[in-house]
Amino acid sequence: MGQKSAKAAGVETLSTAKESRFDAILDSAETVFARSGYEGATMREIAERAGVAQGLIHYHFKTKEVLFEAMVSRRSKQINEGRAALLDRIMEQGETPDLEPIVEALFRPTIEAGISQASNGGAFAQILVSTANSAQEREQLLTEKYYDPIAQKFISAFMEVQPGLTRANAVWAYMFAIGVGMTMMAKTGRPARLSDGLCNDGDADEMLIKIVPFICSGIRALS
Amino acid sequence: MGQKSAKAAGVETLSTAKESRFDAILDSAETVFARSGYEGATMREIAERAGVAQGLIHYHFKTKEVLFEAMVSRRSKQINEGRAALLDRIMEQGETPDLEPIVEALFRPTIEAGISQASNGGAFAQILVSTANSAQEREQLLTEKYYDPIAQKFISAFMEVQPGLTRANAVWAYMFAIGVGMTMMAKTGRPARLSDGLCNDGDADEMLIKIVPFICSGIRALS
DNA sequence: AAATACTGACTGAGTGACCAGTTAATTTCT
DNA sequence: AGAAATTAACTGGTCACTCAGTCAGTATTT
Repeated sequence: MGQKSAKAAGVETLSTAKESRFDAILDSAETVFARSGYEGATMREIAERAGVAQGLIHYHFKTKEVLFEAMVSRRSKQINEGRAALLDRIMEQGETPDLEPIVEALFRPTIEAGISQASNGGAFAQILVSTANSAQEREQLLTEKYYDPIAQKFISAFMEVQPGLTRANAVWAYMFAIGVGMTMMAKTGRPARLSDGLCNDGDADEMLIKIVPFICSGIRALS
Repeated sequence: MGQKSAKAAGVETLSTAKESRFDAILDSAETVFARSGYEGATMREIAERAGVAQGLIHYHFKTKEVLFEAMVSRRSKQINEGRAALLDRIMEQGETPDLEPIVEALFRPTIEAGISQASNGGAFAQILVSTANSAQEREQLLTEKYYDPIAQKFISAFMEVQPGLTRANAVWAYMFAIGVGMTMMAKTGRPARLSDGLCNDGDADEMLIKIVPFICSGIRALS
């Protein structure tokens, strides 16, 4: 999988660099899958939004399912490299690290992957949420393939800094942490509705300030 | 909305009572929507599983969207009546109640609505999860209509038993609690995978023992 | 010229919705 | 009470439309 030439070794690496149609399709897919879900999204709409003929998508990705996985693969690799880098830097210091920065390392790269692609309003985060919560096989296989390995790293980190935590409880802790994080990524607008505008799930930094202590305290309760 | 005759005042109120086709359609819809999502589900499959002609669904519910809402409405009313009853009983006692039973009241009726309908394996819980996390308008309107009112009750209860909790933090606490609960309802099988079978998200009681202390500790951290 | 990138018209398999007509239940009239 | 009229429940077939995927052919690059 992957593009054949990718404007090989081109001089243009600026943010203004005209991206390849290959990447334009993936960007468009991200937006459309996020808004409409896997079944609801249509190849036609993805093509239109990317400004290419529908046939080109099939030329590059063969099927809708392959396109979906390629889109997940691209962004999740970027995110999980960031998460692994942050976690490694935290864990390789001399003394036992705090829990807080570990939990923050869990979420920050996902948030930043969303806002750098400013236009699409955290589209991938929404795909992540529905993928992670799905009981369907396609989504579970993607979670297993792209997210279980990094999950194991965080679970081990939890156990390392919280010696009282059994492996089972560390796994529960990880799952609960992800569950809390979902409320930040889903962007449902519900917090604002329930609080008459006091809370805003659009501001990730505001949420992290609440989420990190909540989760860390929860994890310590399981230790 | 609602069935017209419903075997009026029939003698049979047993669990073996042959249900109406109207309810059979709603049951089938629950299963199919849970497995395939809104777009992925087809009226034909819902009809087949219910053992009725496809036209009958349109006769009773007019459109797919109306059917979906009717299905959500039926089950969510049942669940939220249970939640309100439990919460009221906790709050009307003399002294300040503990946080723990309140959090448990948040989840138990949902769990029990799932297992009583033994056959469908918590189908509605999965619909709940995807509805609550959706950024799509249809799902958000349903959440607002059927779940925001009871949410406000629990938010008030949080503030009542945790005097240090501001309204904003109580809303966050509610959102995070729901987020954690999702990991129990989604039935992804991921906990088992991540723990080599140590953890099992099929057993709701096992999960509640972990979830309740996690959430309560988290809420106290925001107080 | 050879390979790669790309187009746009096309296909067959569904899709939700619709409807004319049939059967079952309930109400009204005698 | 029993026939007639009315309404509700239900069926099977069909409609217009949309879907993912295909393909012959054209442009672009190497």
